[in-house]
Amino acid sequence: MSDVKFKKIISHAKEYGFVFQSSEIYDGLSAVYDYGQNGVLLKNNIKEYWWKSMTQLNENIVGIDSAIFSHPTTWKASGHLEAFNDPLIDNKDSQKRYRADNLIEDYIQKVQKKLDKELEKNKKRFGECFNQETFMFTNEKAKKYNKEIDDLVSSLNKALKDENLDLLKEIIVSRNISCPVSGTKNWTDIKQFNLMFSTKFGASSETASNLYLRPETAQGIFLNYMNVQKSGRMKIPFGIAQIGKAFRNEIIARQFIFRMREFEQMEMQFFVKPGTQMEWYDHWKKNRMNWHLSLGLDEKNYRFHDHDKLAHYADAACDIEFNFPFGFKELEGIHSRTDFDLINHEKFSSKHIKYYDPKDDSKYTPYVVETSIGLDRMFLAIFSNSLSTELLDDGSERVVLKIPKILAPYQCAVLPLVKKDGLAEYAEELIKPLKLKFRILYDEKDAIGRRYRRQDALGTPFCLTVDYQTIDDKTITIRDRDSMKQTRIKVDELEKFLYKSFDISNWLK
RNA sequence: GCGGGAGUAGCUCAGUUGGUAGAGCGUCAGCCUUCCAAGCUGAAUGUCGCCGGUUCGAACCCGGUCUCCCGCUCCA
Repeated sequence: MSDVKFKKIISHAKEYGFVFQSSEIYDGLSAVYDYGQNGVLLKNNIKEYWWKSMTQLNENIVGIDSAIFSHPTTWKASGHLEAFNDPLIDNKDSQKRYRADNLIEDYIQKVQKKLDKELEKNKKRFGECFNQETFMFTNEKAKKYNKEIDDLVSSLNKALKDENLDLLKEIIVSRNISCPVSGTKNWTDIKQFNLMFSTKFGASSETASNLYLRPETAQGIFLNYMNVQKSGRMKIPFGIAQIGKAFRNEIIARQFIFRMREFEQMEMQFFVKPGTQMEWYDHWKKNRMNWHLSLGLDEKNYRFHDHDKLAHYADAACDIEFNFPFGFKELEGIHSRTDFDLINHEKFSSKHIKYYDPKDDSKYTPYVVETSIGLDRMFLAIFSNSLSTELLDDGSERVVLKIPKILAPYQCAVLPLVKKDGLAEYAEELIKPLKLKFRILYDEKDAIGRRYRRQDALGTPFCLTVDYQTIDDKTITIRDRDSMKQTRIKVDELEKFLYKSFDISNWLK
C-alpha cells in the first residue's frame, strides 16, 4: 500500500518537474537526482525558511558558506579518514559482511588466548620455578603461537598501511579463518569501501594531490570558528549556520532522494561553555521540533529517537524522525559534539583555537551542539506528506499538493476565465507590477477547471481568476487550493493580500 | 553485496505460441466556453533501458550490463 503511494510520489515528482533522476538519458546515475523547474523553487523556499529561522530570528547566529574542498588534514582531525574507510569482505554462504581487518584481529585474539592457556598450564606445572621469559623461548607451542601473532600483526599492519587487499585476503585464506555465522571459508574478494569521494587537486598529474569532497559540512564551520568569532566579535554562546552540499559514497543508497550520494545539509553549530552543553542540547531539541511543527504538518509525523550508540565525537545525540512513506526515518540530527572537533583541529594545525571569556576571565575550548538537517529529506518529507488525492462529490479525483503555503513553488496563478474579450490582456497587465515581488504563474490554455487542477498538482496556494466582473468593477476572485472556496477582493488590494498571505512572520516565531 | 520484483510514449499500463507496437490520461495547434478533470477537430511523440547471442525474423527466447522498487545487510 505505502509502496504504491511511494511510487506515486516519485512519478508525480517527475511528471510535474520536481525531481528527475540524474543523467536519465544515460540510464541514470545510482542515487543521484536533479531538481527540476518546480523542485528547485520548493527547495529554495525550504532553505530560506531554515536560514531565516537561524540567522534572522537568532541574533547570535551567523551564516557562512565554506568551500566543498578543504585541506586533507581536516579529515584526519575530524576522524572521518579512519571512520569512513573500511576493507570489507563477504561470506558467500552466510551472506554476512565483515571488516576484513576485524576478522583478522579476532583471529589474533584467538591465538593469544591459546598462548595464554598454554602459559597458565605451564605455570601450574612448574609453580615457583616458572619463568615466563624463558618459557617463551623454550616451549615449542609458545614459540609457535608467539611467532604466529607477530607474523599476523606485522602483515596485517603492512596490508593496511599499503592498502594491499590481496595480502589481507591472503592472511584470511592462509589461516583458514572462517565465517562466525556459517563456519565456512567461502569468501569474496576484499573490497575497499571508502565513504569519502576523492578527487585530484592540481591540474598536472605530478603535483596533484588527493583531496576529499566533504562528507559533512560541519568541518567547514569548525575550520572557520576563530575567523567568525574574531571578525564577528561573537560572544559565547553563539552559532554558525551553513547550507551546502556534502558527498558520501554510500554502500547502498536507496529510497529516492532519502539517501543520496550527493546531498545537501543545513547545519548549525552552536558553541557553548563546557558544562552547559546539555542545557543547550535540550534547548535545540525543542527549538528544532518547533521549527518543524511551525510548518503545520501533522504533529504525529514527528518523533524523537535517542541514540544508544554514539558517534566518535558525541556525548549525546538524537534524531528527529519523520513518518516517510517507508516509515519513521531520520530527518534531522541533534548532537552534542563536545570539544572533539575543535580540540583535534587545534592539535593537527598547532593553531590556537580557544575562547577567552571576559565574564569570568576564563579560557576554554567551547563545546558544540549541532543541529543538522538533510535538505533533501526535508523536501521529501514535505512533498510526500503533501501529495493527496481527493474524491470530489461529482465523482472526479483531485490530485493536490498541499505544501505549506509559505513553501509553495508558486504563490499564485493568474488565470483569465476565457481568452477572449480582453480578459487575457487584463490578466497580463495585472501581473506586470507583481511579477518581481511574488512567484506568479500565468495560464490561459484550456477550461478554467482544468487549469485549477493543474495548479493543484503543483501546490499553488491561490488561483486568481480574471472574469467579466473584473473589468466592470475591478474585483478578482481568489480560489483557495485546499478548500477550493472562492472569495472576491478588489484588484487594488491584491498586493496587500499576497504580502499578508506570505508574510513569514506569521509562520516563524 | 545477497535475495525478490520491475524497466514498452511525459505518466499509468496492454502487447496473444517470436512476424519490427497500442490504449487511457497528458502534451501541442485550433474551435467552443462567464468558475472546478474526462466538449469538438486535427497533430506530434517510441532505435520496446543498453550491449551481444540464437533465429529468415526478437519488445517477447538466452547471456551480460545499467537503473529503479522491496526485504536483508551496511552506514549514522
